[in-house]
Amino acid sequence: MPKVVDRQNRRRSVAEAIHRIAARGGLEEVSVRMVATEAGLSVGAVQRAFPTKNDLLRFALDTSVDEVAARFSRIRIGPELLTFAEGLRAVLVDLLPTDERRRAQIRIWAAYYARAAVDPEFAKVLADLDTRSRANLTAALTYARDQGELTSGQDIDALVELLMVIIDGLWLTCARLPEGTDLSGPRAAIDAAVALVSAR
Amino acid sequence: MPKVVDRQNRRRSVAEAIHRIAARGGLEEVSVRMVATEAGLSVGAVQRAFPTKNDLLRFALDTSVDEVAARFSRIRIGPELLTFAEGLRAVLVDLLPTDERRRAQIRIWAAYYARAAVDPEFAKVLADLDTRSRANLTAALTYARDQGELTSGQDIDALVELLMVIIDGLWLTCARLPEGTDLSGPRAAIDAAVALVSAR
DNA sequence: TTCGTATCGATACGAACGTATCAGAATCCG
DNA sequence: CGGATTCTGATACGTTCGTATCGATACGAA
Repeated sequence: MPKVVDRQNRRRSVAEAIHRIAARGGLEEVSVRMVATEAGLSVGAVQRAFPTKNDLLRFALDTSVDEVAARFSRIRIGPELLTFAEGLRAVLVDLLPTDERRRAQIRIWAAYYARAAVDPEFAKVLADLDTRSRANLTAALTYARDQGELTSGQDIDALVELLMVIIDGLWLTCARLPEGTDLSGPRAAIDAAVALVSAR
Repeated sequence: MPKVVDRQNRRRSVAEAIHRIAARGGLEEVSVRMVATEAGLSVGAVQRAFPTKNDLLRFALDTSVDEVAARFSRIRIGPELLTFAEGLRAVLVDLLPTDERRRAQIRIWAAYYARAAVDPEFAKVLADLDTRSRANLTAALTYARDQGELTSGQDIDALVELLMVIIDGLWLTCARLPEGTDLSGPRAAIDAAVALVSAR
């Protein structure tokens, strides 16, 4: 009977507006009014899509997590696919702010992590992503060990933890690089990490 | 002639108040009023110590950077001191949130990094710290190589970059651990990092 | 077409923010 | 001890925030 809007699309476009704002000035600059303007909507329209601001941020976080998870899962190692070393390098290189979208995402993630440090609800979302990442890394490392691609004498679980640390550290290190800085530093770190973990 | 207060002490105690607040609820919860209440001062007193809020946050950041730099510089490797492996482990273990002060500091740093991602002024402070850290790590790694303590065939500059990444990654990984989580994961990561970098 | 209802945009509201102001209290020097 | 001056704390101001409200609008079913 009544007018009906595509709620899902509405929410998606609002989430993108949030990310554009957050990429410019951090999560602190994200206000309902700003989001509405950025998305070309009225405040009321945004309010109907997301009753509270917390819903707004939660959805934006979920969206971002999904995007990163999807990017990761596209990189597959295995027979006739990538070797472990190639896959690890691909995952790490994919984190680098090589384009504007990635640069924006890194800024946003820095904000999310800061919030997760004091907001259990946000922490839980990231913890879930961690669980998935850990599982993926464990599988990859097990495969690598079976293929003899791994530096011997290392505990796989410990290596997984180290790789988690390196992944987080890599994008965080990039987060505070001034725009336009060349990425040779982070690239060297990736080289060193791959070299140390892979069999010589 | 006039009344005089110990400005330096005043500023220091205000900075500590900021850190207590930020440790609880992030940098977003730091307002001039809150800081005044937390420090047991009036708004006016805080305003005299720090004309604007930006001055407030800048000072708190500088204070925190100094504290971390001081902690680092207390760990010294060399003859009759620590071996490289011991020193590296000590530096990394020192980052873990093993007490309330460190836990608070990690939360605050997450907030600072998020801000640095969108605020060049903050980014510069952290970049300066990076420069110092890189120099220290380069010296340590050079010493380690000369002592034969280093995994051979690795470029020192690349290893420095990797260690920078690991350092950032380590505390960031800890930042989103729920309070009370045991630190066996991060500790395993430290073990793996030390084992991989040090000579076998 | 028309009626019911979901959507809309504008506006209102109270709270909190950073900052400015200013009369009085507190302090040190001559 | 008195007066010059800095410090103090309360209060005010103008914004901006998240959220609530509400008539107008637009659309699908009858």
